[in-house]
Amino acid sequence: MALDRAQVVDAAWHILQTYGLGDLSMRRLARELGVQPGALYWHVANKQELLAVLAQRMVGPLETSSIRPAGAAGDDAAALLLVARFRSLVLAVRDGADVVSVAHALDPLGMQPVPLLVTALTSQGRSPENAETVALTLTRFTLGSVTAQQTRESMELPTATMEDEFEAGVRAILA
Amino acid sequence: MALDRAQVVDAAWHILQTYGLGDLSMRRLARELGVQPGALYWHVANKQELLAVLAQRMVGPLETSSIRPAGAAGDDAAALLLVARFRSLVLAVRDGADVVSVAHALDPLGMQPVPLLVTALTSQGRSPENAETVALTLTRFTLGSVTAQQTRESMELPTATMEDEFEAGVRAILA
DNA sequence: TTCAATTATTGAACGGTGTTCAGGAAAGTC
DNA sequence: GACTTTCCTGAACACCGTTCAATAATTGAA
Repeated sequence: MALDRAQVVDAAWHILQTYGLGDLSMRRLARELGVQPGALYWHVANKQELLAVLAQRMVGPLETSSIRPAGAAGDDAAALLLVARFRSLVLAVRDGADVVSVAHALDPLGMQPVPLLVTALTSQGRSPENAETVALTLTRFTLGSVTAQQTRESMELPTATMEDEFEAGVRAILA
Repeated sequence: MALDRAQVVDAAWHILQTYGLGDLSMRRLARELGVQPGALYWHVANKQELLAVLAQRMVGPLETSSIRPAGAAGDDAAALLLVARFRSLVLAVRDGADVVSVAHALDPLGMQPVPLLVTALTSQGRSPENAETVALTLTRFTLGSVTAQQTRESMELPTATMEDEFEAGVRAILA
């Protein structure tokens, strides 16, 4: 039964989730799949492409979000919720921020959560330009913040206060 | 003439600055110094320590900054200036954001520009807690933003609009 | 059912990586 | 001159991403 691109991605996902980016090597991945390393390159162009796919999988659940239709103009509840969910998705995967950062840099306006944020913010009365700026600011702040937290986690340092710092930061940006 | 810790750091700095983090390997560094790789470990515990030292060198110039004493309370000119200088220092070194992020995660409140920002913000009438929050938010946003830009640069993608996006983000956070 | 074409994998190699460590120089001290 | 501390070599260990000829497995057509 031939190997499959989906299986490769699934196995990579599992390693990333369980052991982190440092353990996600093409060789380790091949071993996990009972195959020689070279075989992976039939299904995937290179490691970077693989990471991009993983990033998309991480933030994918955002799109099936039940975006509560409205609220008063100027009410940023939808944006707050989106950012919070984005953060928790990225935070839930080891080294998630490192992986997503690459994908975000590759396509800043196309990669989630940016388009969803732009929609939410414009529908609250912001201009398209302002919505875009704020969406990018929120996304990059979140990635910077999660990077800091996950780096600390990987060093087994405490991360207790970071949740509050994060929320305060988001509110400051939206204000 | 025996090798010296300072020489090791200087050579590492030069490689980082000129060729980027990807080219900064212990072996390459040793070659540059005309020495065997193992010799480096007499002067430096490991690569991570070396990177932390480089991060400090990157943001060091901030401290010798002429911090303009005041301005009206609520005038964030000093903070704006600090963040802009921080960004440009990090941006000026290849993969600077990657390097500084590690150091920031290790010691968020101790690493520049955070302490300087806190000083600037409290002296403008903000509470210590608010100053700390805003300082961390600004720093992490900046690192996230520079990471995105430098990742794009390393892929030879355009980064034209990022400067404006950055300034708008900073103003939003300070508002 | 056989044969050709396509798809998928192996095995081996290329040129790297961080780090450790026994042993041997060199330099400094008494 | 002997002894100690400082510094470095040489070699090894266990990995890494990627390429590519050769080969195996599978599929579709005759």
